[in-house]
Amino acid sequence: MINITFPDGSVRAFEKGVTGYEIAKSISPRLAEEVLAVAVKPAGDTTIGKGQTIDLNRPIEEDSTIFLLKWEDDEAKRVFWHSSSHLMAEALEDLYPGVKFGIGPAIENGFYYDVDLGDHQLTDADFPKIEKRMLELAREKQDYTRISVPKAEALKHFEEKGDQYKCELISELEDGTITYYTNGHFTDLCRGPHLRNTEVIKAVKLTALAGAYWRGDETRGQLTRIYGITFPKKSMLDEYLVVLEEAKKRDHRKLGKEMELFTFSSRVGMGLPLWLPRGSVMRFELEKFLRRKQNEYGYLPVVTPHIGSKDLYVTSGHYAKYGKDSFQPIHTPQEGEEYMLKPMNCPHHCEIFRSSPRSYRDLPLRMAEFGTVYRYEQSGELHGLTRVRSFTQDDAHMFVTPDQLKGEFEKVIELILYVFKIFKFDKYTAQVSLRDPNNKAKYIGSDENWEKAENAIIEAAAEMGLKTVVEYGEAAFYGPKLDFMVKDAIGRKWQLGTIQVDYNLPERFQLEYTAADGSKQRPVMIHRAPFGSIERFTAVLLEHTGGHLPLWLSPDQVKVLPISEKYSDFAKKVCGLLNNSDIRASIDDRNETLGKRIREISLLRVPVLAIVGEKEVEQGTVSVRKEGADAGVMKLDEFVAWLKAQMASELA
RNA sequence: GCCGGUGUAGCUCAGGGGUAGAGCGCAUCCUUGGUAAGGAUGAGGUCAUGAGUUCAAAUCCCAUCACCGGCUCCA
Repeated sequence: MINITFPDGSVRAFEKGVTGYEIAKSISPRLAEEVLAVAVKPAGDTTIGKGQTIDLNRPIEEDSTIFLLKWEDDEAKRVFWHSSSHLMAEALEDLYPGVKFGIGPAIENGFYYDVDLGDHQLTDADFPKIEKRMLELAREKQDYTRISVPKAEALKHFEEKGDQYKCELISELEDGTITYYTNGHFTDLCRGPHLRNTEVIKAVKLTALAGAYWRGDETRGQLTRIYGITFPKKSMLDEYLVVLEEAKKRDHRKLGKEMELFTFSSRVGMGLPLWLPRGSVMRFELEKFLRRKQNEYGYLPVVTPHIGSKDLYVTSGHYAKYGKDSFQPIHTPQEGEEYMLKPMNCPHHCEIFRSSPRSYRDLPLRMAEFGTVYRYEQSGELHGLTRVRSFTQDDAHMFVTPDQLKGEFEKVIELILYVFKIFKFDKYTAQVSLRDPNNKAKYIGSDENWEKAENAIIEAAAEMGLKTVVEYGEAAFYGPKLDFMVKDAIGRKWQLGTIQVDYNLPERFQLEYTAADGSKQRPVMIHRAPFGSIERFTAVLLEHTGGHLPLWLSPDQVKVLPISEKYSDFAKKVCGLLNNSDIRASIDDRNETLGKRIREISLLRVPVLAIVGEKEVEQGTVSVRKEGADAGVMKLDEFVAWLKAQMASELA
């Protein structure tokens, strides 16, 4: 007998070799139906997390803590989708005999399989056929069965099948670790885990088709990647499709056009956004918001040019790293003179630091600049405002003594969390990005400094009570980072703010300050950008809010609507009063019905409408509508006070 | 940068080897309105660009450019 501990701490004895499915069944048949996989942790293992996810019908041989995983658990979804990719593979093998398979993992929303269909050109017109076959196979209730195979046998099997991709994968595996999973007539090299059988897959949707390099290597051949998603209930698929539709409606490129915020022109150049008047108003408000907060935190404003001498970037090390892939140097009439569009602001700020002798009393020295930078992103990478070639960082650099590093870092975390709170990004995670310990040559700077920087980040994040995940190999080439990811209103993840510790630039620029004992010391630098960039933040904010920006940020805050032109004069008076109170208001007295004007203005996402007609003129009031809902009738001064109060509460 | 797709009016899109289409928007007029589309009339297009096939190309072929979906990349 073995002891099985449940998440609630209760312990029950089972036969050695019991399976997760049998345990679930012993609790309730209903649970056995719903459970998709089981996570197992050996007794006494006190690490965080649920342990290893395994098949429901794998025997459990020792005392363990187990978690029965249902659809609601991410681990279970992964198993579900991974099994679905095998199901799709089986359907593909039926429909396209001779198809060869690359890899077919679960992803965040669904799964894909990379396949080589030989000469056959797949289009999305083929999807219904494949979906139908998948559902047919699923209904056959095929078991997913697992067996171990010796390496030689596995190689032989896939060689005979002519599947060179699988052979390549197998050749890199160690003998004794190779397992097959079989569902129906389809057998795949796979580590698992998988569902018990295909029956639970009730709804199937293939979502996209794309080319993908074999193993992500562009020198290798390209496979066809088929994306799909499956659900245990038909209704869940329908809900998912609704979310997809919603995401399309929220696409910031579409909203940017509808709300007249920004545009692009191929004549100006790809990836170079043009901010329209309304977008610019919004952008200036964003900057004002952050400037005000940064003043509180003791930041000092600086302004630096959009270009810098090539030597500046040779000194910083960026030229060696990115020179080839940047906008190329600008030549001047002067022979040999070269300038570059600035791809980042830090080198300029380092030179500001050097502009006068610094004392430890000057530190921390915090320089802030909304600095526009230019990066030659690969053409295929450009996407709306989220990836552009000219963008403005809400940049700042702190020059601190080693002792101040952690405290200053914590203050930056505090500022970033404040920003998230104001914009209602309530769900966020922080990622600590460290060096790839196996490839230190990719990075510049001494081991000692890297370790100091990495520890400072980890400690500061811990002291601020941040929930973090650690990623190795994700650091910038000059230092480790703390990146913030937010989840938007419909559950998509975006990377926003970033904080980076840098021991490298101060060294390259020979920055120093005079310490209390009169010695010369090297400051440490912190790079940080709560928005990341104004462009990217705007994009994420639009998608998060669906374009319904907070009142303080809306380009047009109030639209005054006279019911007929008889009341235009009064409307002008209202509008003037609002403008005098620093409220962005304008009149819409076009020759259209009230209903039509309300509709159009609402589509432009103007948050507040003030309607004036005969009653309002007589009583000196406005009839207020906010975000589609009646907000009552107000005296003019009440209205102004009400608007101010709304904004104050948004910014509190 | 790579693979695939798309490119028709300001916007969203239909069409398609032989007078260029719709809805919305825009202009003018009628209408003067009470909380998400009042009516009429009209203007607006080198069908992305360039070369080719053809009696004839917006339509077919090729190239280029831009955009879209992925991949790779992201200081």
